[in-house]
This record gives sequence, C-alpha cells and structure tokens, in this order.
Amino acid sequence: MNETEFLKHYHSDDYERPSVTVDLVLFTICEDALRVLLTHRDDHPFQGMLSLPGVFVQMDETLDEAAQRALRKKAGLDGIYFEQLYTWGALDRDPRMRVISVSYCALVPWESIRLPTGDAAFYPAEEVLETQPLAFDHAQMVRYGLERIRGKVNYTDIAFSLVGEEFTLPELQRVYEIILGQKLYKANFRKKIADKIMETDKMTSGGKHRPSRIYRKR
Amino acid sequence: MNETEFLKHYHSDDYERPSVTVDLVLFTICEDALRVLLTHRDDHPFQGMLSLPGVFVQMDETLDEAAQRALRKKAGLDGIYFEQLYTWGALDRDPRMRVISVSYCALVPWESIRLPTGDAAFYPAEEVLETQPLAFDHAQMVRYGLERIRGKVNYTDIAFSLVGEEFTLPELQRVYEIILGQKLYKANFRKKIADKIMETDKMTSGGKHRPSRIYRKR
DNA sequence: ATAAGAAAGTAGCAAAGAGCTACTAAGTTG
DNA sequence: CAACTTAGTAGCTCTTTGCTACTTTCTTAT
Repeated sequence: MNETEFLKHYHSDDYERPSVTVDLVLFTICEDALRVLLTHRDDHPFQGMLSLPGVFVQMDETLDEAAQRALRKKAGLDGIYFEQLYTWGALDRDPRMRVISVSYCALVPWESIRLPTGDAAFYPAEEVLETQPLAFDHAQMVRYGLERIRGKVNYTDIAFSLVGEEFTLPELQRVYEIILGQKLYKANFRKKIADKIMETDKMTSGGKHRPSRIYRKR
Repeated sequence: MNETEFLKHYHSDDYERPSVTVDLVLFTICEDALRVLLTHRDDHPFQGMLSLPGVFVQMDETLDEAAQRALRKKAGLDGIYFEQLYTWGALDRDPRMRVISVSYCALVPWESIRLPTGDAAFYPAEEVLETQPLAFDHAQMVRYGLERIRGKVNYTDIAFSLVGEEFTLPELQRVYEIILGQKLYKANFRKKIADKIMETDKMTSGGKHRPSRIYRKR
C-alpha cells in the first residue's frame, strides 16, 4: 500500500475529540499598573463573571492565526506582539464539554488602544486577581501570563512592546518597574538597556520640569 | 434560564473539531550526550522515519495525564520529571487530518531506563537533528525541548532530574556541561550549586583515581 | 530677575559575582 | 615510591550590579 492508497483508506472519525480554543491574555500598561483585557460573560456558565476573550480554533487556521483573529475581533488590534503561553486541559475547566484551551499572551502600548464596541475593558491585573474570581481557569492564565513577562523582561525586549515607537527613558524604566514590581536605579537601568536603544534629536516638551530625551528601539 | 436549564439545552456538536495528541520529548544523558527517545514509524505518513512517541488525548484524561500515559506506555517510566513545552497547530503537520499536538519534555537519569519492547531507542539529539529529518514537526519539538532545558538549567534544578538520587559533583558538572555545550570551571560550578546539594559520608570506590564524594539533592 | 522645586541625566565608589589559574589531596599503576 | 590522573580548594582578577551623590535644565513662586 503506497501513501496515496493509505490516505484514501484512512478514517479519521473513530474517536471523540475535544474542542480547542485560544484564550487571550492581553496586557497593557495604564495608570502605573499592568492591565488585562476582560469581558463580562452574558451567558452560562460563569454568567456575570469576568473572562478572557477567546475563540474556537477553526479547522482552517493555525493556533497563531486563531490568536490573531481573537486580537482583531475582540480588541481591534493587529500586528502587535504575542506569544503562546500554555495549554490548559483540565477535564472540568468548562462544564459544558471538554475544551482544551491554548492561552496566548499579547502586549500592546496603551496609546495604541482603541477599544471597539462591547464591554471589554482593561482591568488592573493584580487587583482583579485578588478581589474576584474569574470565569473558567482564566485566573490561572492571567497569573501565568504575569509570570511569563516578569521572567522574560530582563533577558528579552518584550518591555518595548508596551511603549510606543518613541519613548523616554524614565517612561521605559517605569514599564520595567511595573512589570517587576520594584523600583530600579536610574543609573543601572540606563547601563543595562544602553545597547538596545537609539537616541533621537527630539526632546519632550510641555512638561513641568526638565525635558527628557526621546529614544527609539535599536 | 438558570444554569441547569442552560446546560441541558447546550449543543456541543455544532463544529468540527481537531484531534489532539501529546508528543513526548524524553531526554536522558548517556555517553556524554543528550539523547532523545525515538521510534521508527511503521506506517504512513512518514513511513520508516524516526518520530517522537505520542498518544491521542482521551476525553477522560487531562493533558498531563496523557503525557504520563505516554511515558508509561512508550518508555515504561513513571514518576519522572516532565513539563509541558509548546502546542503545535500547523494545518498540515499531519497530512491525514487536523491534529494539534501538545509537546511535553521529560527528563530521566540513564540508570533508571529499562526500555520496554518495541524499537524505541535513545538517539543523540544534536546528531540526529543534523543527519536526518524526523517525522511530522518532531524535529522542531526536539529543538524546542533542547532550548527549554538549556534555558532553564541555570536557574532551576532540572539538571538533577538527569542524575540518580546519589551523585558525585564531577558527574553533575558533566550534566551541566553537556546541556550547555561548554566546559565549566570546577571551582565556579561548585560555588554555584553549593546550596542545592547535601554531602553524604559516602565516597565512590573502585575507580582508577582519587575517590569522589557522593552527594544528594538538598 | 532670581531663588526654590522637581525631574532628567551623569560620575564614581562599593559589594558581589563570574572567570580563571594554580595549587593541594588521594587514589591507582608501573 | 615515583608518576599519573582525577578530586577538591585557595585566591586573584575582572566584570557586573547596587547604591549614593552630584550636576543639569526646566517650571513656578516671589
């Protein structure tokens, strides 16, 4: 039996299959806090609770494509940084049926956000985790996302995904501080990121104190 | 409509669903190299090529449970270290049908291995990746697994999962060197892991030179 | 005008960690 | 008992990080 023959006779309907979804942990920084996009659930299960935006994975799209579709559909965003986080497969994570969910983390500068229709809004991540339960296992996903960016901020460039194309160093430092949850020393910070940035000839203006130089990512 | 009512009326058969598998990247260290468990494929597709052991995820098991089942069934192993790696969802990764695969990485000391029946064997990971293609996207999975343990070896305890309960420091150092692909300085290495180990009162014997002290993980 | 206040940006020391070399210790083999 | 080999330690140097103190440049109040 050659390969063509084999494929012809192959039956793929022998087993029951789980549904697969992609859930999105979309972070931004606003008002000195990491915020995560959440929506109120209208329907059972977990009616009235907050949950992450998600989509079912279609048969003709990859996981990354499903994540991009979710970003576009639920947050009106395109072309921003995202990465796969973890895949969740507890039996009862959705009481309706077996659903396996691939979580994705995405980062966007606050200034790029134009929230579309619907009640989706950005909630302070730490605070919302402490004060209320989220639908499904979404609290675990948010925690996992926070861990991931905390773990990666020091040895990757992900922090730049949370500021615009042009930024000042105090602004960028604030991003690091919010992610890490601690104050950093100005001088050390600048030494560390010196090779990742390019200075422009522009300065901020209109502020109340000394203007700050504007930089771009190298 | 209350929640019970809702669940009763919920239809979960409206969408076509992908199959979900778990593929296992099982590493051990033998003959001064990281080796990965592979089997020869008997059937199409990729007949005759090497592939990772894998199982379909059943409706009554979690992803971790599926990974444990694969470990038990394909390698006769139980209770060893494993962690989820990444989930692969390319449309054509399996030509028969849409299959999404959750890859897991597992580590086992060479001395714990009793390979069961079948042709499964441990191949030097780097070498096999360079010399022949693997079935499906399994080469990517192996590469991802290698990256993961290289990335984690310096800030976690995963290296201990590749030695037995009792080990000497030259032996443990060799594990680090093989994972990182470079020689390490004895003195530095010992400083770095000093707080992770406990010395026993035992020494190696029967060797050709000075005996080495035997340690355990703290 | 000029001083005070506040944030931006820099200089430089101290402490800690990593890189490296050279030594001593304890076994086996000829 | 000398030579060899591997185990284990001491200690220097160099780089990085932690931290403090300073200078610079703007706004605001007097």
